[in-house]
Amino acid sequence: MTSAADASSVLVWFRRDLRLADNPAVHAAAQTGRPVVAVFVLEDHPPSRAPGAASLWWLDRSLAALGEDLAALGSRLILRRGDPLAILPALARETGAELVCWNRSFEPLVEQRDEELSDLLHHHDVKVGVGNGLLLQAPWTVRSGSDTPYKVFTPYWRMAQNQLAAAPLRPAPKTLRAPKHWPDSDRLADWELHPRDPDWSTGFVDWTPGEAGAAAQLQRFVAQALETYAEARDRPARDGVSRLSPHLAWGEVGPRQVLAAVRKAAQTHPSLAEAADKFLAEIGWREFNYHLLDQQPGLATRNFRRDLDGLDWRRDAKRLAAWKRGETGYPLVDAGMRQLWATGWMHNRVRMVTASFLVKHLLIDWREGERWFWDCLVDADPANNPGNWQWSAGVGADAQPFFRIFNPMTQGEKFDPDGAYVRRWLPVLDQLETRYLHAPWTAPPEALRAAGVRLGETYPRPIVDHAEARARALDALKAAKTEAAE
DNA sequence: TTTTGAGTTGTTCGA
DNA sequence: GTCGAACAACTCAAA
Repeated sequence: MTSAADASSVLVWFRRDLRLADNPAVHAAAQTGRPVVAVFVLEDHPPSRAPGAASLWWLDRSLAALGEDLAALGSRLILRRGDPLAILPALARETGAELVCWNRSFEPLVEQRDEELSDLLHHHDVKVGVGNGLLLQAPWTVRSGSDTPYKVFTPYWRMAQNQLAAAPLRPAPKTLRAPKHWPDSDRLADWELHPRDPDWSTGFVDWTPGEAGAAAQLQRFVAQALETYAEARDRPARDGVSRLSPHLAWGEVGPRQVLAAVRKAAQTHPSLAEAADKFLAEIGWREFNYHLLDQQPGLATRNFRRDLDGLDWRRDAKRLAAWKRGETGYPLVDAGMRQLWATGWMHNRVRMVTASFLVKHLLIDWREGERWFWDCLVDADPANNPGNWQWSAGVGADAQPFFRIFNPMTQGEKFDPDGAYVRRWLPVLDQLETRYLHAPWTAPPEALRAAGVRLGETYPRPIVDHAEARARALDALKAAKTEAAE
């Protein structure tokens, strides 16, 4: 026997929140006790920016995983392609849904569109339930004493942590009621998110996209790597970081879950407290970058510090291409760029070095680098990617002192002392003595010969001289500041 | 309103 | 090889 109310269902619109546990939208929908229809919309013309190619590779796997997880609950993931403003109202009508749930994106342009969608649904007498599964706190709820948004990380994070309410995690639903009739769904394979001709993703191997993979990664990190995180996190050859970034970027795990797991470990083992704080500060930077994006919707295209708009960037297609391909002649830079290309990810320490090199050594506009990372990273995040690039370029909020220019040789010797990272991504240098590894052009001819390295043939000579490039960058920054002051 | 202390991740140079 | 200071000045946030 079915009542009239039973006929109506609830839509859950998945976006960058591809998980069932601690997902406010899923939880709210399941709580109604009504049939749930889960949908993901591949947007042809998103209001902000479309995911890059590597992110789409991840999305492909993650959607497959979510589909399986839903199937295990007797449910399905409906796939549609097009404009959510058209698709969701139509789907609501088709399924008799009186409620549509989703989680906020916190991208200003997406928020605008979502409000339009809200209005549209209300107009059709469909209710809307909007939750926050993306961040610990909505960006605008963290305010300074003078009721302004923060521009400096440390006071921001102090305040954010202070006012953070402890709310229990929402468990994943154990079952989901199925509707009488399932709406049509695209086939995931037809979206062709996986690259072919050529398939450049063959090196994307160390990943398990999906909620289960994210949970396993979190558990592994907390149990095994947190203890040594403070030191090991700067060593790109080691497995010392969480590698949670793509899981977070697609919402396969949420920051509240990460926070809970890390805090629990630190409570059980007080010796982990310091490492826990250090790691959670990275979660804090993610929050802070959304806080910045909220202040500056054009974070990916406009300098946060407008006084540096006069920076005299070089248009240098040749050197930009060399940077992208990992052919700058500086091994740590090249190793990083090749790791990025091969695996869709780069260690954070090396991200800083490669970003600094593009911006400072080559004086190429940070937006070029930001776009390349956006396309190549499986963890490309609408707030983190531009926020971190602006920080590296020294044009962001809370900018580093402008004289802080990374020396790729020194960074290599410090953080890849045995050269394991460089050897792994630049096999051509594998046999070179460690003392020359981070600056092959300083190696005597016989050392190069013994290692089978021919500079300019098997491995490039440096495309710029470090000392000259450094001086040029300092001059350019000084000039921009002088210009701004006038 | 004014003052004060501080600001993710570094490099270079000279003693 | 190691160590400390200089590198600039400014803006932010809180008292």
